[in-house]
Amino acid sequence: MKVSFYKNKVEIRELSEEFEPKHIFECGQCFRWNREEDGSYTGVVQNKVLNVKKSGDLIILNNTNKKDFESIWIDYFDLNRNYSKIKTRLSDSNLKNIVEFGKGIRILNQDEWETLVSFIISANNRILMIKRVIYNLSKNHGHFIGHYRGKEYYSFPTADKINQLSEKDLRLMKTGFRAKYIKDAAERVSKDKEWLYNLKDMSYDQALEEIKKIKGVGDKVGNCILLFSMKKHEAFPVDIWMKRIMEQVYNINGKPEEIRKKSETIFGQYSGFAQQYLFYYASQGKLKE
DNA sequence: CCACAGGGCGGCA
DNA sequence: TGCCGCCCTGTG
Repeated sequence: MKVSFYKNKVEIRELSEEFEPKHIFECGQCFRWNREEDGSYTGVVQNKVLNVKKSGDLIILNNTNKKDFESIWIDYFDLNRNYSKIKTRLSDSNLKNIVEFGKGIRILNQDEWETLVSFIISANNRILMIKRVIYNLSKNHGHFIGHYRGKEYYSFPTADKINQLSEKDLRLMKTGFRAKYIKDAAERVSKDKEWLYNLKDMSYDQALEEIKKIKGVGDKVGNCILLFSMKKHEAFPVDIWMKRIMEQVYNINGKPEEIRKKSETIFGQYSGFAQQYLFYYASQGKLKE
């Protein structure tokens, strides 16, 4: 990986095969990135607005600088991890095509609080709706960051801010029955932020048990939070798409917990990465029947 | 108008 | 412990 810095832009070379914006932003791990007309993606991370474009072998981060690249983007885009090695390890006869299909996927390291709320919202919900609810929350209760390409961008509201809202306020954001779960999370986290931010130091099992104490967080949502914001790569979220693809590829069917257990024996420490390639493949309409 | 998609909770065996 | 009805919103 070679990086060049400009006034308001960072360019990355020699990472082409392991970085594909469409794969990264549309594999179900994040909800705040949107495709622009030129095929680039614009999103909000913390209080920054970033645009990501791939042009041939060049990856261009627009609207940013060297300081933010080093302090935010290296970790956020997991740039120090060797995805080539992971893909080689996962490319057995069953997974070869599936890994190839999503070869530019990287697992983002997102904020714990935003990820917690985002995946509570994801319960029994579709991606388009989840994105809409998160946008509503940010626009109405986050703070204004700035304009980019003529659009307004807002940060995700803090736990303290959401804790001041009523269940009715939250329902106005179209959270539906999840409003009381979000309130529960905000109350817990605003009272004790250390609790949430220290979960990453626990084992996978311990952290999952802890995060499930929040109402609205069960096995699937909990595994998503651990994988997408706490670097727990043993995590293997099983939703309806994962059930379908695991049955098709490995002839495994059963309860989510049973499927997760089997994933551990097949993929080991790479379960979370395998889950992303499988989910992306299934969700992009590549399932049979 | 109705059917359906999509995780977790809570009540009831 | 396991099962099942229900929660909410948008789309077809």
